[in-house]
Amino acid sequence: MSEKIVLIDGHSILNRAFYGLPDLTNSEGLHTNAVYGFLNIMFKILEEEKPEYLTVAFDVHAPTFRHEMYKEYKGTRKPMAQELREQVPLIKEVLQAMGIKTIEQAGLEADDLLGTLSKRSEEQGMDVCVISGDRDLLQLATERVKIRIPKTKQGRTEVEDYYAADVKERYQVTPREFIELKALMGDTADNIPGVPSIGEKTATKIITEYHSIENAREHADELKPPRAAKALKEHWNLAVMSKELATIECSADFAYDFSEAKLGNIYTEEAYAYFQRLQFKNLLGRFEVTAPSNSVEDFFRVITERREAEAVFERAKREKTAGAVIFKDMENVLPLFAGSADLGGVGLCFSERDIYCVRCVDGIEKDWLLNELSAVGDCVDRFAMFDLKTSLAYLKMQRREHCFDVLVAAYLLNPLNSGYTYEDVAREQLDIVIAEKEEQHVKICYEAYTVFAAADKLERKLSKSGMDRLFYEIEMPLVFTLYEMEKNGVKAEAEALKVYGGQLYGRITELEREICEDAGENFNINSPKQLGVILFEKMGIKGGKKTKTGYSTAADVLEKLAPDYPIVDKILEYRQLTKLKSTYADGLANFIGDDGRIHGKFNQTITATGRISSTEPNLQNIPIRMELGRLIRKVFVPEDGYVFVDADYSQIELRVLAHCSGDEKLIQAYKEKADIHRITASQVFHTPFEEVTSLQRRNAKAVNFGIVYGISSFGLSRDLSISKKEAAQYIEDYFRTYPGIKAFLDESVKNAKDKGYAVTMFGRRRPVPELSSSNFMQRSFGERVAMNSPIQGTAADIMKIAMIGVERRLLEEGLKSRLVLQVHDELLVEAWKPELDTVKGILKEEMEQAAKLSVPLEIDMHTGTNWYEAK
DNA sequence: TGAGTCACG
DNA sequence: ACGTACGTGACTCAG
Repeated sequence: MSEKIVLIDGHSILNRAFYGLPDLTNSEGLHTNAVYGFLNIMFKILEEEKPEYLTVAFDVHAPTFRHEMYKEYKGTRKPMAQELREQVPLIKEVLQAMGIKTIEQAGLEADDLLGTLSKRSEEQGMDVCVISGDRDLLQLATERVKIRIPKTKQGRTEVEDYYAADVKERYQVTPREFIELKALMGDTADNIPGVPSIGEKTATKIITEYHSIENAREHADELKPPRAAKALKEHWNLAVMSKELATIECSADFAYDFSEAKLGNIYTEEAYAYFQRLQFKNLLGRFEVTAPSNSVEDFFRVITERREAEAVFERAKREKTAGAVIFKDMENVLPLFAGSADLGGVGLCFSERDIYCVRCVDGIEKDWLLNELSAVGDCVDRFAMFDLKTSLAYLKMQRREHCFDVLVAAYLLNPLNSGYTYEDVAREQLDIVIAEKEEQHVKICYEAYTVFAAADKLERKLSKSGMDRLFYEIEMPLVFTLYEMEKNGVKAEAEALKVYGGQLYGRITELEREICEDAGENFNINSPKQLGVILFEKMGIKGGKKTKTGYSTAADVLEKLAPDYPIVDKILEYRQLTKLKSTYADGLANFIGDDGRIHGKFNQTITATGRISSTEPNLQNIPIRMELGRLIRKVFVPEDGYVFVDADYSQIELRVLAHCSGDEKLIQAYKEKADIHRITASQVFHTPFEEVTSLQRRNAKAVNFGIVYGISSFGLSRDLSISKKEAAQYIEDYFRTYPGIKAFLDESVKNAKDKGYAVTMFGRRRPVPELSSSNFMQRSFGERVAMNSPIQGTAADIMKIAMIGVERRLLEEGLKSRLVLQVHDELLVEAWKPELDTVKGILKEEMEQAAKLSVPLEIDMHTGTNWYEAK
């Protein structure tokens, strides 16, 4: 077997990666997507080829000879995007850290380096593999030189391989002739002009017949079409220049030592440090990680004896801080709220040298273990856990205020992260990597240590970023409130849900039959692809809007396009009904527990803005806008002896905006306690309050919404079905009426640009890396986010304060009434009938007094025997 | 697994 | 010229 060398076209692959991947940034704000994509492609190739040698070639930044030539021809190249430019030195550093040979040479393009190296390697008797995104390189292919062109298709990288024979098959010309082809047809991507009016087809025809442009010129008179002959003669100089541009130099003169390109271990410590800094989490797994420098593992202990366990807990109770982990028995899956069943044991850490995994075994009973852990929790000054809300089901602590949830802290510091694990926190805060394959007790000890040690670091970072009060006074208390809410759950009537589902089913089958009848064939209406074909091809509906995969069949599109097709109405009704059945009727039924209640999850560490999210099931998107869907709410009922009280904030986001902007007119409008959209319409359109038309009010309302979302004339025009120009006029009028709002929104964007993040009234941060993008669309998105986040986020903060207050009052006043749902600006309480008036008072006070704003916070409140009635 | 669609604030 | 309103989650299809 001969040796093999892989040669990579550095800029080309970096470029491919950059445009093929969404924008990624690390916590320093450094753009990393191109480097990430590059490495992924490189690893894939290395795994497949297993070469002995590797070299990455780059262009030198200074313009090279060929660029100069081109400049004369047609001005300068488009400048490289800033986000990509900053990644060029980065990839070089990373490659160097991995001990990978890189090469660049003034006066030579990467192509020439690759061509020359490819030839030299082949002469050395090696197999060669050239990696580039650029088809120009195909001219280098031989029987031993393989050109590999990676393509990112829907997130996956596929590679096209070309030996000489493959080039011939694909382009009908040899690799050498490929240059001739380029000389005629040109290549816009590579700035090769080619001969005008000769495209791929003509060029291929000419070259397959005459093999070179020179020969073609000699036989110019025989060329067909005659147009091509004429062009070739007239633009001969262009053809020659193009050929020169397209030709890769294979005998360039530069020093290169193969021994430097020999591949060693690329997973070096230095590279590891880079990967860590760039936050390439799933690449870190490639490194063989040994224990951290000052090995904490030396202090890991497994405890299976009762007396040892007692000693550990006694000592822990005298400590200031502790970190704990509750782990399940690996054999069993633990049901939610199943108490201590199937407990595997606990991890406990209360100093750098005291890290224990206490197993649940004979003599160390579950209940005892959890009691002891709870006691530790009550004794220490700071009790740290990861995802405390989930652990609370096992704990019986009396005190709350000293608890520290590492997950929540990590989330506050980076709310864009898509979900944290112990491993993430250990890596980010402590530079420790917990290997997947570790034995369970080692893993548990690592987790306990992580929780213990990361709490310190996170605490400092929270203070430093001004989020300590947000953390201690809002987020941590909220952990308990959300836990209570999940534990309470909400009662749902399975039988009624079944009946409702049955009714839907009848109508659905009817519609299904009619739709297929109208279409003239049976097809899957749920498949947007099949539906698109039926509507836009078979039935010939005009103006189909395209998506990536086909026609858009979204409701708003269909409504606009085909208002008078009966099949469209039926499809929309079908969609509505199947949605109601699958997601709500059937979906919710699956979540009703043995206690007749749905215990959904309320997630505190998901959203970018600080809102709560709801899953399994999502109880924050139960239908209400359409009557048929709204009926679902009748199955949500209080227990016997209870009633529902539903309280929702009245336009909390607009009130927050009024307060934060300090706009006199808007504040005044809210103080008048009248219909805000009507007031807005009256002021913006200079119409007396009583004479505001319903259209004017509707428009004003849309503008108010738009403002909160980070207004754009396009968005508003689409929402109101008016022209962009009209929408822009509305916005202008609005800002003239409320100049304070305009100033506030501008300031929000400026502030976010300066700092890199948007901030709420309570100091919550949301990073907005898009603001520094050179891409117009991304940057505009960043601007809207910068306007919206402080508003949405502050509203979320206020609601959290209210929830904590309500739950605290219910607890302190010893009431049986309980909080069951939160829907962003709405709370649902299941009130014990005798306590009804008290509960209403609590809701009103706690919600309206949650924050002191320059406008009143108002709520609407209703009671009912089900959620439908109470709303 | 991602895209499309649609439910909510 | 670019091409979108902000924030979520569940279900379905198709590769």
